[in-house]
Amino acid sequence: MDSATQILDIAERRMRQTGYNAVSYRDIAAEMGIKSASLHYHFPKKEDLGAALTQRYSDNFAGALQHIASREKNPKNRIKAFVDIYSVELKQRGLVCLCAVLGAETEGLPERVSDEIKIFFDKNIDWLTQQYEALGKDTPAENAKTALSLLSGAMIVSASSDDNSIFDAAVSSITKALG
Amino acid sequence: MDSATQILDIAERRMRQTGYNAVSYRDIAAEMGIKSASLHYHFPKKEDLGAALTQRYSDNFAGALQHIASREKNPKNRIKAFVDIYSVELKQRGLVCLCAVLGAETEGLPERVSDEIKIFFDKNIDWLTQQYEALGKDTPAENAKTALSLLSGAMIVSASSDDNSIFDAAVSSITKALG
DNA sequence: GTGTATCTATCTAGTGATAGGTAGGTAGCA
DNA sequence: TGCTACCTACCTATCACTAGATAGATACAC
Repeated sequence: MDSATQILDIAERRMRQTGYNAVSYRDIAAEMGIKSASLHYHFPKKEDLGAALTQRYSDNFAGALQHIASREKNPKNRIKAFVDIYSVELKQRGLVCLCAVLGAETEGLPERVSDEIKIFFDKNIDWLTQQYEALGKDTPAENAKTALSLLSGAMIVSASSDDNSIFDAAVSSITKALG
Repeated sequence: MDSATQILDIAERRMRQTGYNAVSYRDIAAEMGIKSASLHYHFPKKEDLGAALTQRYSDNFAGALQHIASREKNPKNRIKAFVDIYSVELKQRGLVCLCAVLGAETEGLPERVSDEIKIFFDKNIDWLTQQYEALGKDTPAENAKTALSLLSGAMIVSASSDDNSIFDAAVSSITKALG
């Protein structure tokens, strides 16, 4: 596999577990079996790595949303598919959303990274708002903001409590509200 | 003011903005106008500071919940008062819940700290469950888990997006669901 | 009261470990 | 030949943390 991709993969997994500052070039390099200096060839500064990481994450997510929209025309099912993304990440991979984790430490991050996080949240809210609008809800933007906040928070509380029933409750709440 | 208290206050504010690892003894000491070595007199290891911090936060919160319960008998108003705590913290102090922030980086924290966070979430869910039960909801525990997740997530998304309308949507959602 | 011992909270000065980051070299490949 | 992707070797800054000294307050014995 491409080294840059491998670096991003390892960094992503680690940051989603421990946050931005707890992840070091040395740790990533050790896991790859190369020297930490070599990482700087691919990502000169940690800020570059952070920005590339959040950008890739955000792009992948946007792609997934586009894919859902083209595959599924029913807004209810679209929202369910949205929720499913989060479910699979948490339950099968044990990982919290990257932007939810980094969002918690926003004020300590390089601006390029925190800017990407903002954009991620914004894109998700926009997409969800469209679905709730198509569903005929009278406050689609509020529904969208609530759903995104709920999923983000539920991942964090659920993961840190090591109790999936918390995340399940959140999913069930969103699903029920769809009618 | 007592030095230990002052240290905890500064550490709390900073950790709620940037997370555990981004806060250093040097930063705290500099803000106090003393040397970082002096902090170790009060909290020998950073882990001790983290544990004392989360414990104090959790105790204060438990006290506030007890106060609400003794002052207000209506479960609907109790839940509203619960939500108000979070509102005031975010809107007037610009701060996210300490345990929500630290919960995001749980796997990178000393065990004593992550254990305290678990307990915090657990206590809050218990308290909320009692209120939803008194309200006659048929899934009080799920309601409680959802409300806590939603508030935690909304604080993070709202703060990192610098957009209070996200938190407002969450509050409105909880309030509406009370009937 | 005075002298003495103890306690508190800080200091200076330093430790070893680790952080991100750099310079310059090199093996292999197009 | 030049580019890619790594290396060795190093730098400086910062990290948490420690040892030992000290000034000032407090408590107690005489």
